[in-house]
Amino acid sequence: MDTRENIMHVAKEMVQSHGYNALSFREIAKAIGVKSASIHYHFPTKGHLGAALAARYTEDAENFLGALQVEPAHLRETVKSYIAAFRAALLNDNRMCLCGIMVAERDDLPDNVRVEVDRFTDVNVKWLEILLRNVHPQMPRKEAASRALAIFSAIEGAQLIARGRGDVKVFDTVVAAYTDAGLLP
Amino acid sequence: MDTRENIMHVAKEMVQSHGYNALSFREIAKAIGVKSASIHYHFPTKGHLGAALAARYTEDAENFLGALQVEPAHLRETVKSYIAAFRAALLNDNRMCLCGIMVAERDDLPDNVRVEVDRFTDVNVKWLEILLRNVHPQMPRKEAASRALAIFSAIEGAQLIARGRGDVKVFDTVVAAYTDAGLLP
DNA sequence: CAATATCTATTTATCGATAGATAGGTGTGC
DNA sequence: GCACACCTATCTATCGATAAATAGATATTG
Repeated sequence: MDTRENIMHVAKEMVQSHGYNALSFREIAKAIGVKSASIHYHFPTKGHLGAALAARYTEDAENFLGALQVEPAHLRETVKSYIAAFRAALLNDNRMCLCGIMVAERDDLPDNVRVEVDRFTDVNVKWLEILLRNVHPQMPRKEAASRALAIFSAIEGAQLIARGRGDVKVFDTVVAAYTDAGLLP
Repeated sequence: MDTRENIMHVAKEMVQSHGYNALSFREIAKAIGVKSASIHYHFPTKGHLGAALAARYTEDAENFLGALQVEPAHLRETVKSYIAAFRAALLNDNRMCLCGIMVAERDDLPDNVRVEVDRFTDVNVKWLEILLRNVHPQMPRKEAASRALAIFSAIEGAQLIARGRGDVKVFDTVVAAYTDAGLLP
């Protein structure tokens, strides 16, 4: 039906599985039953497509995070929901965070794609910072920023390693260890 | 001089910068001043080269870790050295752990390459486990295993995110936060 | 209302670049 | 003279990208 949406849907999953470099117009076309030239009608270049994917991914994250409660009373559940979002990618055929996998290829990304990928990190870290400051009102701004960055890094790392093992249980184990150690609130 | 060594040297750095997929026989050849066909003389296929790279990388890690003191008395320095090894990759032109970046492409790796990449994680986690058990003799084996996996995941994640930012300071900040939170011993 | 024009979405066919891989020749040193 | 190391030349496959044609919907105009 909506070819443009179909393209974005399969392209997103392909990047999450194989990275931006391995994303092929011909493979996308085959998957949705059109010719590769049609992809160029909707996305002039591969860079346009990559940037659109990353932009939407970040927007979705913004919406998801915006809907979560950041009050201390809901902390437990909120953290659980946040972690579950990253866990879901692994459950979905051992995929990775779109921006996490693209960071690994950052030097080969078109500029506009890299900008959008960076924004995903920003959005996540900023949100975590707010969460931390709500839970620990006395925490200095700088410390909250460092801690937020550390939490995000740790979760991305857990996803990367768990994916390498092809086992969601690895992700769960690592997250549990993060919590035990006191890294996660 | 030693073409085989030259190939492995530049190939290693290319993978650390751009990933396995982007590794090109022609680029390697150009970099060391031979023709691409010569690479095939030393490494029949790209898979052979990739496996050799990952195998040596893991061997080097084994040797490096084997030379570190794991007694509690040297804990501080040992942890510092371990972290510094990952930090060094970032300092070296914003590169990543060879196996860390390859994990992101795991689904597209030849089987023998993937096996070697997995071994790097094993070696690191096993060593961290021994370190933890030495420092905390009372720690249950299972807990040490989880904690070791968490530390490794967190460090790989810190490297990934810091690389995305193109800033070693991000790595340092995150590692400091890990230590503050009590994740690192 | 009908004829014409334009726009949208897609196709076919092809381009140049680059990928890994291979067959067979060349030179060098033991 | 033969094994090693490298070369030239080439093959097939795939990549992103583009030009030109087309079918169908929509809008414009006489």
